[in-house]
Amino acid sequence: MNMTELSKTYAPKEFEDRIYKNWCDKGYFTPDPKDGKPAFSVVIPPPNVTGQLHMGHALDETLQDILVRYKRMQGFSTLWVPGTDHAGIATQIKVEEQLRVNEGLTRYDLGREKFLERVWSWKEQYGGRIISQLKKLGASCDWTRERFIMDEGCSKAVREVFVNLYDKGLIYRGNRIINWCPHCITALSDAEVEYTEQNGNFWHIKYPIKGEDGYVEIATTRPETMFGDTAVAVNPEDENTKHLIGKTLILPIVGRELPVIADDYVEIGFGTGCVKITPAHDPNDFLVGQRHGLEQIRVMNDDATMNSYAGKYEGMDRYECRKALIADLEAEGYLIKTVPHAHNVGTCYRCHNTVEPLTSNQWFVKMEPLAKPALEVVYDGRVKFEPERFTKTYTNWMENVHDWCISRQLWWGHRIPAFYCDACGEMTVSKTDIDKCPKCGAPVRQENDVLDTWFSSALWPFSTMGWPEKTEELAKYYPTSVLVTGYDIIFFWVARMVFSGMEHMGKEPFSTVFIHGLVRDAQGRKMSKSLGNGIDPLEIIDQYGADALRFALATGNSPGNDMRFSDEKIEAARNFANKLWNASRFVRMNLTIDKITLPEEKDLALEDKWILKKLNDLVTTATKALDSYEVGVALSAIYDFIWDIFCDWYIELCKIRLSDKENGNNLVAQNVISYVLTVALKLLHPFMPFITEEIYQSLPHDDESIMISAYPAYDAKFDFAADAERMERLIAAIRAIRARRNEMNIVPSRKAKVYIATKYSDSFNENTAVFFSRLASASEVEIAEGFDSSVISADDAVQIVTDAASIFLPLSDIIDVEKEKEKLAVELKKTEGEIARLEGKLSNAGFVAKAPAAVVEGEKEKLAKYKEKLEGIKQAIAKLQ
RNA sequence: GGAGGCAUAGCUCAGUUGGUUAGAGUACUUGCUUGACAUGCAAGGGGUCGCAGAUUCGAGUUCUGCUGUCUCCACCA
Repeated sequence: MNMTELSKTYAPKEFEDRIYKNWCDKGYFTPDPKDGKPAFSVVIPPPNVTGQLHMGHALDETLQDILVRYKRMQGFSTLWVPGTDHAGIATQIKVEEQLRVNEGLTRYDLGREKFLERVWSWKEQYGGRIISQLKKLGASCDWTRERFIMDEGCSKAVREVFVNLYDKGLIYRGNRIINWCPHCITALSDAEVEYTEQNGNFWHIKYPIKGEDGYVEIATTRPETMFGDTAVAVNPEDENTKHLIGKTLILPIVGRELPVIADDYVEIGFGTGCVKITPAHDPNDFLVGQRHGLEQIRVMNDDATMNSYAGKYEGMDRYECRKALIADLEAEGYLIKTVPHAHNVGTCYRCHNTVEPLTSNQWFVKMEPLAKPALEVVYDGRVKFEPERFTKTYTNWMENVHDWCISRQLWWGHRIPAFYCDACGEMTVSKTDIDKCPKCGAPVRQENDVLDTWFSSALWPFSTMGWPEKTEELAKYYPTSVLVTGYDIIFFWVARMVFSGMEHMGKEPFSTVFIHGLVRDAQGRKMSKSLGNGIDPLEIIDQYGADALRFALATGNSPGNDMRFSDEKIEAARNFANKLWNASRFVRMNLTIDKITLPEEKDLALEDKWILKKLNDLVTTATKALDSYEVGVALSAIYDFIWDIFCDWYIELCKIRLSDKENGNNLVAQNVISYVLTVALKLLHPFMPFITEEIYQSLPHDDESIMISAYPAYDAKFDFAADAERMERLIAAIRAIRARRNEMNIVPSRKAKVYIATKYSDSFNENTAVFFSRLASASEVEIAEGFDSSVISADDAVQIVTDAASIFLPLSDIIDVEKEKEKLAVELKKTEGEIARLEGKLSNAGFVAKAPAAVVEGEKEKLAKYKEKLEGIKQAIAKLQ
């Protein structure tokens, strides 16, 4: 294998695109369903085809790519299906907006067909944008299987599902109360309505009683709906209003007669006890109306202007009408009072205009039979949520789900495959287009409405794999392994995929739902267009590189929780990449080998065994964390290893052998350091694919690419526990010396002689003196057997006592004996404190009896160490007398 | 009204089944142009783990209550 050079500075722009292109060219992202390997599959939550990559996508794709790359390296047949969604309302609005701005036209000016042509050409022009942005991130999607939700295959699946559900009686058409967005001019599902608190009023209005002088007081927040009142209801148990039942009221202004009906929907004691019933404009009133056979009078047009039922207010906007009506009611003495009242108002999740509940002829999916298996599959754990708490979010919703309004009065989307015959009135639902009525042969016209965008998204896990055809993709990769998405679309999408998968495939669409939170700005605010606080991931990539972005998103991100994105975070990520780059460059420039062969155990130095043990532990930690979706935990363990263990210690320890090519151990060091670096790179690869590949290519390597190399596995032969422990002691001693020197402001250039008394003198091999001279600025090192300071002859020395060694630095010219005494006295006190604490613990009968033996043993060892240290300190103090 | 999250160093956050002297990044202080890296190295200060109880030999971690904060669902006109 060729070993490339590494450029002097870390410049991700120079290699990220090149590497990505190479991966694509080599076909690494495309699995073979016939490869005989176990499957791991993921479908991307399809971004809006006309959208732009934002931080939410970046997080979602990063997490998926981490899992996908990890599993691929572990030898799974790994498929990540990419694609885009048509996003009905959002896209249509965008194109309409463009049409309005550029040509001053509405979609009606163009007509359905011409308008759809425009949307398609917009899709052709901008649809690739989001895809190329995903590629910038490094997403290892199988682009040969890229899908668009309105392509032929997905559309076929949509029709198949629609007809199947219709034939089973699970899709029906009916005049029901739905949520209507007067701005988007379409029906919405319950899930598409967002409630926001708004300041409004309760208007108390007199409804005169027919044939009597009195009146009934009615309070309403939406007076303009009174034109649609068809009754007033009271609770039959309410003593205060019982007498009204059966009487007739006169609707103010309009003069129409309203019966007073009894219905226990009215809550006793709330408000006036009398409720106006407007079946065509309120979901509860709709139900009351059904129970009592009341007429539905719809008083608004599709754009929320008043219709002829509003009499002289006809043509006014709903709010204009409200204002005028209140003024008139007041003028005519019907208005009793106006009470300010904050209440929740439904708004459209796309345009945020107030939604109007009204009756309309729409298509619905009957949910109860579908919800049942979708609940069971979660109850019994076939579908698991990660983190677990989102299970409840899901089941609560599914247990209380209402029928799903799936028709939208839009043009952009999957047109409902229902055909009406005006001649005989027959309606035909068909998988293929028909032009003649199967009953009478007359021409038919297709339903104008299209399907809710989530209707087709719900089929994504199998429609993208070719269903309803029996494809080898479906056989191999369905159900998918994990779905990665934000908690904000559990209802919209996750829930609907589950019942769709159960209904049409007979199997859950995925076994795990891995939920992440939102990416917020540095102040913790939601990123939004209106606030203008969005951070563009592409700018971040441009400035810092995709790896840094991925690192910043993956680190410190715990499942299901929101996270903040800040300059600090991305800089820290870039610094880490830079650190790794430079460390690798150091390794690279010290290499003369062109193949890595791990030396035999007998040839390994103490520090080699130490790092191999640490690396082995890291493999275990990272694997365990990734298997339980603890992406952030895995990454921080890798980060700590690379920066603190590998760079700060191992590289420093290796410099001795590496800098001296004549040293017999030079090759051992070369092999171990490049081996350790390679394994670390592999562990890091799922998180930072580009930099790890670039470095991998510069080192001796067996695989063509790091991304198809095998993920490291725990190996018992690297459990050099005893040696690692000894090395740990050595490091502790060096650290202690550095700390003392630092404290005394002794610059590194001022070398000092080091005497060490230790009972672990066997830990100090031939390299030890060099370690100390390099890392502890020692001029000369003398090691004595034992922990007894009396074996050291040095006077006027700084004395450092660790739990493994007594160390002396003779620096007679700068030593202040009194200060040294104080210093030792503090140490003495601290150590005595620890001993007291441990002795207390160990003399506690309960602890000794009930704690696990290993814990008790550990505490005993600790106590012994502290006691030894205490002796050392006492001797040191004595020496200063 | 119902459900859930969060509360740990100045700031942003980790802390996996209860078990060393509670960690990281960043900020701060001090010293270092040590031949990979100043996007760096070394050292230091800084925490009664929101409050009150309970369980336990042992609680940041489990349970109960409370406070603050955020979110979701439902919605009474």
